[in-house]
Amino acid sequence: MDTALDRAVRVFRERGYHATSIGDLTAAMRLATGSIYKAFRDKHAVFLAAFERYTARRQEQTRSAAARGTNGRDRVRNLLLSYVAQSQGTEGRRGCLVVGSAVELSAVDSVVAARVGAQLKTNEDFIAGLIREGQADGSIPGHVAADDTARLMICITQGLRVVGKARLPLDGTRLVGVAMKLLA
Amino acid sequence: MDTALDRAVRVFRERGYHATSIGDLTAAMRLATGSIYKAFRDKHAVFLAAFERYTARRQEQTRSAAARGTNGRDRVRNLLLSYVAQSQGTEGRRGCLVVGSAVELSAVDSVVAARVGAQLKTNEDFIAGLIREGQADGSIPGHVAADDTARLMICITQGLRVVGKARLPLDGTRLVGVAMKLLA
DNA sequence: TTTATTAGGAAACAATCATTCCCTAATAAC
DNA sequence: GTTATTAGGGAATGATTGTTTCCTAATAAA
Repeated sequence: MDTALDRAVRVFRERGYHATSIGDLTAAMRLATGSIYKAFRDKHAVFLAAFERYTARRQEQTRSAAARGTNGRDRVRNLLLSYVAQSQGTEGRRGCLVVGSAVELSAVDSVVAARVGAQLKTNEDFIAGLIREGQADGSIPGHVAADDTARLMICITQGLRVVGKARLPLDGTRLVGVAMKLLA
Repeated sequence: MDTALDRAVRVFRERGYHATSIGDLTAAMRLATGSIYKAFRDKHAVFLAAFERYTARRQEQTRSAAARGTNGRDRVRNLLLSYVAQSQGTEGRRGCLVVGSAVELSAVDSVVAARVGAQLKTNEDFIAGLIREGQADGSIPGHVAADDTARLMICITQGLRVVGKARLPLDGTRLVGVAMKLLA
């Protein structure tokens, strides 16, 4: 069932919520219509489960990318580099369920809106924490405004997903090189 | 007809493409079904016309915001401030048609994908031009990489629309204050 | 072995979708 | 004044949507 949900994640990422029909889901999840409705109340419940699975996995990836750094500054850099990599090529074209949900659903679906907002807040807090770590270990100047900088970096990461979905090429080294000025 | 198209823009911004039915369009545009299909070949054509109208108007607003600056640096600052303002509150919740199209359609609709890409490129070139102006008038250091910085700023502006649609509050002065470090 | 219980699949369902068709007024041409 | 031509409106149409129902096969319980 978890592998079926992974396949649902993929379809929702590529097509979004409304453009994904139950037929698309049966084909992708390799489950018949009745089986899907036996496992989930309706299409919306499938989406919510897929969303949760996606964010859990992404959070894992993001944190392990950050963990590869040796100090606060390096951890932020690695996090940003990981986001650029995720926003590019095949993976980038596949899209991000969080930005997809924010754009397509958060205006009309308060349940999804709440989860999107919570996810963004979690990521923002994580980045702010990394910045404070950097200030503690001396790799980031103390005058950097951690919260404001974290919020701007969230905008950068979400914007990367939009631009990546639009197929614009993204040079990780150069882009992140520029972005690191925010920690000066 | 132009005022009807403005109303179509509003609906598409709020609901996106797939979630907007012809019924929604007739209600919003105050035109009967037959009238819409007499003016446009199909729903897709209505969307394309709305997209074009939206980008034209937005481009106007962005350029006039930038024009209020007295040098390159100030023009970039005003452009960013204008983007934050557009991404906030009622207007922000309404959403951006470029971001919406990139996320919802560019993977499956090559016509829309091309227009989205062109629009992003136009905006990026405009910002890069402002940076070069600033370097010429001395308000921006010559060592700033104009193209890379412009691309990152595009990510910021698109990300602002995503975050604004998710209802996170955006403090323009503080956010842009941090972002201006990219021109240091 | 027999009986329950369950997972899964396919057809049937009503509702909604985009689209087409035809009708009515109103304006333009002659 | 009469006739074309056009803009606009609304009902009808076929396809597709999400959902429900029923059936089958397999496993677990007795």
